[in-house]
Amino acid sequence: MPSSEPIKAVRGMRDILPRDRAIWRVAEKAAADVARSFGYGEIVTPLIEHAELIERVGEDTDAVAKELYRFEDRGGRKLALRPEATAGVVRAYFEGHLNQEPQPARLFLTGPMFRYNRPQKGRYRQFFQFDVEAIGAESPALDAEVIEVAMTWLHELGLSDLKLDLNSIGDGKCRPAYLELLRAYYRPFKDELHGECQRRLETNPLLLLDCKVPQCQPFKANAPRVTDHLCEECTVAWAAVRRLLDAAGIEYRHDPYLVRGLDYYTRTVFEIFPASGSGSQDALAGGGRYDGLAQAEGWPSTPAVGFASGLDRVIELVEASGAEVIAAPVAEVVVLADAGLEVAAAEVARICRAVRSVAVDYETKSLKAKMRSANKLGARWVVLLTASEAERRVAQLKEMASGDQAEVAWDQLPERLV
RNA sequence: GUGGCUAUAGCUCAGCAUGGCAGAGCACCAGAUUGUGGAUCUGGCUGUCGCGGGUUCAAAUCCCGCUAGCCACCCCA
Repeated sequence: MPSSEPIKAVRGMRDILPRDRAIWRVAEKAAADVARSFGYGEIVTPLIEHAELIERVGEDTDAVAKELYRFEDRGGRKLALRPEATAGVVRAYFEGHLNQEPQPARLFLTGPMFRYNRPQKGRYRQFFQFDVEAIGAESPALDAEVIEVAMTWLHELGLSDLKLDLNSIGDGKCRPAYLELLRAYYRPFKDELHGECQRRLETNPLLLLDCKVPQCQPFKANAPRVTDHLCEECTVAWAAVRRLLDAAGIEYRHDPYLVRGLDYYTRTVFEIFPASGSGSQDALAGGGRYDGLAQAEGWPSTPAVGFASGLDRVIELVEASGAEVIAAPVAEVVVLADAGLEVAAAEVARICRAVRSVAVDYETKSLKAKMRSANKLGARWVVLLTASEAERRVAQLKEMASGDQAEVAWDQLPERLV
């Protein structure tokens, strides 16, 4: 009887247990295989970064204000748990001198991210992302390429019923003029917008297009579209991305209301949704071009494009789609020995381990009970050992499926486990 | 961060309206079966009724607070 409440997992944190680990492994392996097949190399960056790195990237968004895990270490440094991968990957690109290698640097990463959000299904405070970045080149072909990486990965996992939304939000050259146009369009309706949007009108008008509050919807349809006001270079890039996606056989929908709220985003933005998901706002992957980010971090201005995808959500969808991932048995062989034969049992297990995964049942239970648990674990063979057999260095080898059993010398076990 | 629903055995849940002995199925353990798994039957174990307080002769049940989970919103750098 516990003397106090057992200590449970921290809110928003969860364990991935052995039986669930199989499908995670499939998803992670598919991610790595697809990324590598496009020439992307794996990078691992720290979970902890300077809080300032994240704050500069997120500026004064809600996300940074309310959702960042922020703390001080013993040396008084102000740090944060990474809420996304891009800021750290870009930092590592410069610190690791990848900018002096052939461009672009093609990088991918899978790992945990942290956001102090209210947990709900598919949303945890520690969650996992597959992140792909092409840094150091501005060709729109790379925009299309990272989209193709994302789509190929999701297809590999059996998610073929997908919807790709695409837009371009211009760059520092053409966007300021467009934003003025947008403000001019919205100003007459200012009083009819909801409070947050009234503020956005002056501070960040692009977000007006992204607003989901019902009262703000009627004004969207006639709002000027950013793709009608791109500069020469952005127009060319926008056309190139679409041409490349067409050629790759990737269908997309132009969503003129798909935007990003931060200044360093440029040109391409995209999001991938499950097509059958009742217009759900739960994106499986999202990304785009962020030519201004490196400079925002204090590095030389460097173009880049990438995407991030939440593994938790993708895996839930794969499971919901009914795909069966058969978990491998914990051990293919289980060694059952009478009490007092632990040394012999361990030695037999060591011999068998040359060819198969082996576990030893050290419980002091009846043989019947041990057989039952070996069966439940999915063992293909059991090796039974009595004192007199151990003395003679032989054992009973039983194949579970057929029930066949025979005496086998220890040395002969590996060749019988086939 | 806002609103709603929920929390009872290891798991899934009933019981709560109208306060009165803590329940079922599954799982687990054992036996039927003289050291040998699966099917069947029989029996058995398992409870801080999420936590804390209040009302009451009496609280799983009613009230308040907290915590956690789920759903929607929000957010998704």
